[in-house]
Amino acid sequence: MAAHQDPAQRVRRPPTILDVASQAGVSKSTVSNVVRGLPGVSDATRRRVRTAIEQLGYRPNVLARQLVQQRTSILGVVVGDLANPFFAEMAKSVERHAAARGYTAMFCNTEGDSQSELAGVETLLEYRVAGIVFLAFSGESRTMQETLEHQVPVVFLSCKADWGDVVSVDDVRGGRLGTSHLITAGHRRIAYISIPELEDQSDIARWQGYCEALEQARIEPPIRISWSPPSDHALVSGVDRKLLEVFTGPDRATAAFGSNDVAAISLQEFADRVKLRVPQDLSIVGFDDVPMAGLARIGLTTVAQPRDELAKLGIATIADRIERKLKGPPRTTLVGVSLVTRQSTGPPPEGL
Amino acid sequence: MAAHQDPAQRVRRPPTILDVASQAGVSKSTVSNVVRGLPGVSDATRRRVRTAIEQLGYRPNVLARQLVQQRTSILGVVVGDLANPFFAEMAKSVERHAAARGYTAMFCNTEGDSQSELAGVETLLEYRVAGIVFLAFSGESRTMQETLEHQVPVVFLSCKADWGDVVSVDDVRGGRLGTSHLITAGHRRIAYISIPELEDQSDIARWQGYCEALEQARIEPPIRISWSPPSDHALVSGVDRKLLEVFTGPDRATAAFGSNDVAAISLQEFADRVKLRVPQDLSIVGFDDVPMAGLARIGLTTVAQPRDELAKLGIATIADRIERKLKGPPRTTLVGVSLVTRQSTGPPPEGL
DNA sequence: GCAGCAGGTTGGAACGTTACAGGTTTTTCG
DNA sequence: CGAAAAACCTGTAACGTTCCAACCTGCTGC
Repeated sequence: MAAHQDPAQRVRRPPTILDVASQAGVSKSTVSNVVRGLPGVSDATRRRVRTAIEQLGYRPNVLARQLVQQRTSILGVVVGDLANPFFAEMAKSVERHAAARGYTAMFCNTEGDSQSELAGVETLLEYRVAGIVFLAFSGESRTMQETLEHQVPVVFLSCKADWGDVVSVDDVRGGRLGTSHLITAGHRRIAYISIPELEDQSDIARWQGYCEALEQARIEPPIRISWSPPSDHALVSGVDRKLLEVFTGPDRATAAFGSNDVAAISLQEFADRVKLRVPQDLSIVGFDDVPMAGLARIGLTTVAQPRDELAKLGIATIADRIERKLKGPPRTTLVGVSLVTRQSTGPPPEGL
Repeated sequence: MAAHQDPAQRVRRPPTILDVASQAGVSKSTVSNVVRGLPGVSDATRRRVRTAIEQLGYRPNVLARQLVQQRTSILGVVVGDLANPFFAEMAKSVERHAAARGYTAMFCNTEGDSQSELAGVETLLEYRVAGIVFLAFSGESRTMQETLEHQVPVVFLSCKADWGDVVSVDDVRGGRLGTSHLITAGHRRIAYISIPELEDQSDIARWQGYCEALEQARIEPPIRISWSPPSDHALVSGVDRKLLEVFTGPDRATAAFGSNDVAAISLQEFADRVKLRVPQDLSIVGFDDVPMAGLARIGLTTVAQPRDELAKLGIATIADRIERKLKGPPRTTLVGVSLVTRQSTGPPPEGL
């Protein structure tokens, strides 16, 4: 009985171009020409081949194709943390724009660990990817540069390195923008907070912008906090001494600039748990403008990155490199940032 | 001068196994054996080959390898929407577990569109992926089944189809669990709300669980809302007539069960905008327990899926299929759900 | 009637690997 | 010491494509 055949098991080998050729009574070259839509095939033959393809359910083997062509259409994408909404959004955009240009994206999650970043890149290179898009870069610059330079085009998208093409927002400007907003509101003690796993060149640039803004306003000294928020929000270890001191101790900071929205939202969460009111007791500015930041309940003031534009430009850049349309030394493309004002910022408490 | 060389441009062809062979003075077979760590190579030779590899920076070409081996170690992953935190988390877990078993994940974002789902799968098949993991499945079951069956192992992870292996939570049970929680709290008018783009078999099962719970409590009739929340949270079109009517009209619903957390949180956002208090005026239960749900400001009561466990099981299942360790007809693995109670649920308003 | 040509078609050589059936050594052992 | 066994190494044939030079056919035009 048919029921005994266990159809889910049988895995038959896919037909090759040769199968199609013999079925259609032509040579493999002709089939290849038809598949690739090249001219120089009579309509009659073309039709014959097409039906043969249809009948057999032939699907070209990209691996074989790319082996002989000496180039793949795979784009490696190195992403810091897919679970971080900013990266998730970027990954999605990148995938879409890559697909639109005929590339297939291959993602590599690194957890901000330069070890697995290197391992991921190694894997991508074994697949002979056409190019690599970094959505996050730990900054192990020398090692990475050595393994990548001359190998494959690279673009740093919304992150930075001192080599390779860069497409990102002006982080320094963004840092200044967010910080000035707080200064203008009257804050004098403003902390800068970042997540160790995500501390990279971008972070440094934002920090620099922050420092510049402070300096311009003659505020000293900058306050830098490196904080790993507990992964399980539900369990913010109520008493995070360092944070408590900065935000409730004597001479406390009345505002914080988060190097990204996740940091900012985590801080907000911390504030909520220790009953610091935002923005009455503590103003918070983030960076990225992840979708969540716009929820009424979060209402995070933040420096927005035009994600889709970045992704589009990034893919365009690397595609042009791959296709040799873009030559010459590494290029840096900066796109504008904008401040989105929401409810997490306000004037400092009276007398501070 | 060196500065004129434009180093970013020169792309030299990577060395092949033959280059290594001649450099080390052995045959390519031996190099291959060394690379793959096979026995039967003397220590001296092994060392010689190793240094040659080192010197040349040789990296095996996976494409060529997989061409001759007739199988790849690429795992296709079809995901509904990378920007949805649930999928993002799952994608991350899947990638990790796949990597741990030696597979490389290739993602395909579908936007819940069965058209691009099919296109994505087509691409994956052209790459001769070893298997396909569906993290979302539109339900175009017949077409997909025809193109996939016999071709490649498939697992539906946290989603459903009537063929292929399934690893998911017991959605019906989850639906009942969430709904009962509301019934127990005293609610009698409970709406079920889902997002059209994500309506699949899982959604149907959850709906079924919801209906069962109502029936058991002798509550009639079920209320189903299909709602596309505006993508830009900031602009919830204040007057979404359908929602307004259901939740503020005569005989209004006092509670809602969201078929997933994104739906639930969007509804909460809607409630916030129209000044419905949660949970005093409206109780909300979600499904998934995305990280965001645990934020103090969101505090969403929700049916939790053990994401990492699901991913692990899913990858195990498909890996066993691929490696022929698992034979026989499609298997369904269900894992438990649990209710996480937070602040979005409470008793209904007096008199309702 | 035949050179020239264009359109259509083809076979073989790559691409970089692995699999495997041999071939050499070297070692073991009676 | 010689033969069998073990250990090591190699050459060749795949894998499924694309690329390209060569090969057919008719047909055109003189």
